[in-house]
Amino acid sequence: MSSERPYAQALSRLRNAGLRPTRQRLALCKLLFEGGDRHVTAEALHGEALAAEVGVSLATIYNALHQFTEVGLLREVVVDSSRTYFDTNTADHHHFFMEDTGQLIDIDQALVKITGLPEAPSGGQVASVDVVVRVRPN
Amino acid sequence: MSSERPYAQALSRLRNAGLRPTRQRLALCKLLFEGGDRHVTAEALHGEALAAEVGVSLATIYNALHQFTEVGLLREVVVDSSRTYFDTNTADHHHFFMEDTGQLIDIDQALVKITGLPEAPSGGQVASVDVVVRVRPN
DNA sequence: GTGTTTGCAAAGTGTTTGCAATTTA
DNA sequence: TAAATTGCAAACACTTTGCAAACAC
Repeated sequence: MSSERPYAQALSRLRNAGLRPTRQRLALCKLLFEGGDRHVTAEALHGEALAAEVGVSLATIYNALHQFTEVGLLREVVVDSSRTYFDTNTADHHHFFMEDTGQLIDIDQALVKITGLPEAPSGGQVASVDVVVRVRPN
Repeated sequence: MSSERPYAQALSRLRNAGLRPTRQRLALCKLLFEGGDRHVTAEALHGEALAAEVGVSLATIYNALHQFTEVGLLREVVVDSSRTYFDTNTADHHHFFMEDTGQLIDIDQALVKITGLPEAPSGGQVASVDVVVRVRPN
């Protein structure tokens, strides 16, 4: 089972992506991709790395998150104008956004049907259709 | 017709909202609500105000945009993690977001049908369902 | 007059960058 | 050893805040 070999898994994930498997990137890969889908901010991942006794600077976290996004290991989610979220689920899908906690929850895109969207303005093509359901406590 | 009396219109808009009609707020109201729906950033509105020879500080622009939002004259739109957009169309609707120019275009919500969304997680209620169609040039 | 609003300048937040030291291949 | 990567500290862009002066009622 893939979840039993986190190191080898992280290594090949990086190799396949064409990124050098440095100590920092390997550690971040393990944190990000062990165990199901995750939504992280740079600060949160930095905190986890420190807690896991992995020396990584915040600058490197930002570098890694962006590189991972470029090579398709992560996906950026825009839900809050003050922080950037990165999602380990790169498949097409939507989100619940908990306004009180800042937590994100995936919504399987296959469940949702959207009809009636106008065509993209001429000269442009649709890059993505993002649905964010904002939820507040009641 | 309402568009012929910008000053009186701005005045009553502020009065109805319970905001004191100061010189700055009146001027911003006129800029924002004269002529159809608009999407502005704080910086952009500041630029317009200066161009219109209206002395307004950026701090006041931010104050006003937030106050207008609180009283329901504006609506915040989250599409870009680096800037905050405010929309003069407070009705329920969606957006095209032009990734190259940062421009927003309204999509009438009545045209669009979304089905299959799961219920809000228990303990929460749906505050809004926001659809952003990201468009890039081709 | 009295409470509200403004505007400056300073502080804050999340993020990016330049560059020397370190690490990978 | 050559090229890529890291990490610090400084720089950044956008936004917020404290507080005295100006303003609305």
